[in-house]
Amino acid sequence: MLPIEKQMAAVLKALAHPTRLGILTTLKDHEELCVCHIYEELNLEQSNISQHLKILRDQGVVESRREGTKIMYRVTDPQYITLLSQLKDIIVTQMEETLANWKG
Amino acid sequence: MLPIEKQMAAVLKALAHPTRLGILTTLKDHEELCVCHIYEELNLEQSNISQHLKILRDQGVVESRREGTKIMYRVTDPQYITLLSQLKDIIVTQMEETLANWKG
DNA sequence: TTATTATATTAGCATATTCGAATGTGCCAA
DNA sequence: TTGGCACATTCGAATATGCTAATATAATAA
Repeated sequence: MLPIEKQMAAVLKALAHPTRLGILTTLKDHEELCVCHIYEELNLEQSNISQHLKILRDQGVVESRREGTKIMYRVTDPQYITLLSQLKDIIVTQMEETLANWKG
Repeated sequence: MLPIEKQMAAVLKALAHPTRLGILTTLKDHEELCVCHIYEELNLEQSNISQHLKILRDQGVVESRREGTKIMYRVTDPQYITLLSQLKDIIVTQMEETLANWKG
C-alpha cells in the first residue's frame, strides 16, 4: 500500500473514536482549552482524556502548549473541523435517503 | 457521547485502514468493479478483500450488486472520495510545514 | 523544602482487529 | 446435476486498543 495511504489511515484512526471526536467538538468553539476543561466537559477520567489527547497529538490533529501548571490544547488545522463537519453532512444525508426509501 | 459522534466514529473506523483506502482509491476511477479486479490490483488475498469490503459496506461507504457470478462494488457517495482527497491535502500541507520548520 | 494542582505515563486486564487457511454459498455452463 | 468460478463466511492465532487504577512528573505556592 502507498505510504500516503498509511499516513491517511493513521490520521483517520486517530479521529475514529467517539471520545476523540468529542474532544474535537469541545475544542471547536475555542481557541484553546486546558485538559481539565475537556475532561470535565465530557465527564470522563483525566487519564483517559490524556491518553486520547496523546493519540490526537501524535497524529498532528491537535497541539499543546504549557501555561503554568496547565497544558492548553488546540486544533492544529481548522480544516480538520471542516472535514468532520462534511463527514457529518454526508452521514446525515445518507440516513435521510435510507429513511425515505423505507417510507417508500 | 452524542449518537452522531458514534456514527461518525464508526464510519471513520471503516475508512481507517490502508487496505480499505486502497480499495477506495481503486474504485475511485471506475463506476464499479468486481472483487477479483480489486484484489488483483492490490495484490491481496480474496478473503482479505472480502472482509474489508464488508466493513466498508456495513458503514454504507460502498455498495454492491450481483452480475452473474461476480459482485460489482461502487462507492456509495462520491463525496467520500472528495473527503479523502481533502484529508490528503491537509496531511501533505502539514508535512510541508513540518519540513520547512526543520530547515529553519 | 514541602504540599498542591495539573497532567502524563505505566501496568494489567478485557475486548477488538487483522490476517491466512479452510469452508460455505450462489450462479452458470456443459 | 455436476463442475467450477466468484465471492462470502468462519476459525484461530497474533496483535492492537481501550479502560481503570496507580504512579510519576512538572510547575507553583506556602
